Amino acid sequence: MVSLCVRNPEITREKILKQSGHLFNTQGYKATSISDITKATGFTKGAIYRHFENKADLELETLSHLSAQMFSYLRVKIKEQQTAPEKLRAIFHFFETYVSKPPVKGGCPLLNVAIEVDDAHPALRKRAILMLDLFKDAIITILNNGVKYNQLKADIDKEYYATVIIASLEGAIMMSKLRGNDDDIARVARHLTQTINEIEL
Amino acid sequence: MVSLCVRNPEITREKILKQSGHLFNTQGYKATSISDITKATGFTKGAIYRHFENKADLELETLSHLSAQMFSYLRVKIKEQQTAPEKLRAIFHFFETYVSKPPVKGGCPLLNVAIEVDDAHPALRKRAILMLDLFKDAIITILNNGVKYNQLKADIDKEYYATVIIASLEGAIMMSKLRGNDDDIARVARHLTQTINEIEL
DNA sequence: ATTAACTGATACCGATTGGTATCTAATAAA
DNA sequence: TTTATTAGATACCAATCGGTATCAGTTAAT
Repeated sequence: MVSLCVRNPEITREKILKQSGHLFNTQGYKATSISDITKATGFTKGAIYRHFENKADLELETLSHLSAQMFSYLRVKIKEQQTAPEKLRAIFHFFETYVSKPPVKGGCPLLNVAIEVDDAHPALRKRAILMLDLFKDAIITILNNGVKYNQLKADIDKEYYATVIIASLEGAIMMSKLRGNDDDIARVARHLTQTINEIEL
Repeated sequence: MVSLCVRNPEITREKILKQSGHLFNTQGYKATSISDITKATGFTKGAIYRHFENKADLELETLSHLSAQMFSYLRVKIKEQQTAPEKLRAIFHFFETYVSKPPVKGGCPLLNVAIEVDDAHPALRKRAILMLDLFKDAIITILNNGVKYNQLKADIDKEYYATVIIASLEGAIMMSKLRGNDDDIARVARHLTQTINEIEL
């Protein structure tokens, strides 16, 4: 039975993940202490270490949480459009206001974790690669369907375009976030739109 | 007079900057402790704090050192070529083996510092923006000369191309570094070459 | 109502953090 | 050679780190 009481372990866990997501994505994983999370959530260490084995485990779970959140937002924008070129342009548009109106604070979780992890964090790195694969596969699926339904040229290198799209967007997020405005990402979105127009039928 | 003795403050300072550069660029600025630097250099805290006011000062000086190093490498590759399109393609080629044969370990110092800094590090952020400006200006200068000497189309938006180039390369570095090979950056270099070919005269 | 399980708070641990005061020894200037 | 200055080592500081043992209070099952 669903309880109405104050004490709800699922809500507690969700609260911790939400605040950890914010802190990890803005300050960094290693730079965020458990104490930071206790301050943000109002919970104590005892509560946090009951729901998560250790900090590394919390980092992993938080990244998955952030990833699910991002792709949930993106999936909506993609499904709103009918054709492959429109779906791709919707993705570019989604990122166009990423800095001024960020879906999650602190920039792109994929970019942030990819820069922070090194060989000392194999588990977190593995999950970051999984997140990149997920993004890439989503774009390749759109491209495949575009070819299938005669919306895109048939002889295109899908992996090539997926890589160029992701790299441009992520690099642009870095630049725009550093400068504090959407200008750079707008230019890149314009370029990607142009690139897709060239293979549109 | 130049001394031959063991004790040389300039060499000491240079050693500290070199090792700090390596550590900051691989582990991150905040994640690298002064003790890490003492272990890497063989010097003690006393020595480090004699040459640098505090950790924030060391971070600033180290970023400048890394920046100078990067642009020094890049400048050589640019000056080797005669025309603007060739110079640009030399830049792409320089980044093509960035992950397998990195000029500085830990990836791109600009990308790394841009992701790590937030509003809590205004000084370091300012210097990161300066580094981005330097990179962008270098590309714009090449584009301007290309137009001037009739190597590139006259009506091109230079800021647009500079932004697209930097964003693509930096995003590609992120991807390639995450996966541990040069594949992604090679695809992006191919795309940028194609993009430049289209405006070449 | 009693019991058992679980949630989350408290208080603590050793290790490490950035930073400093002090001291010795090496150097340059006289 | 004497003196003054500086480079770098040593030893320490309070604060914070991730993590844990323990315990009180809440909950659900009996």
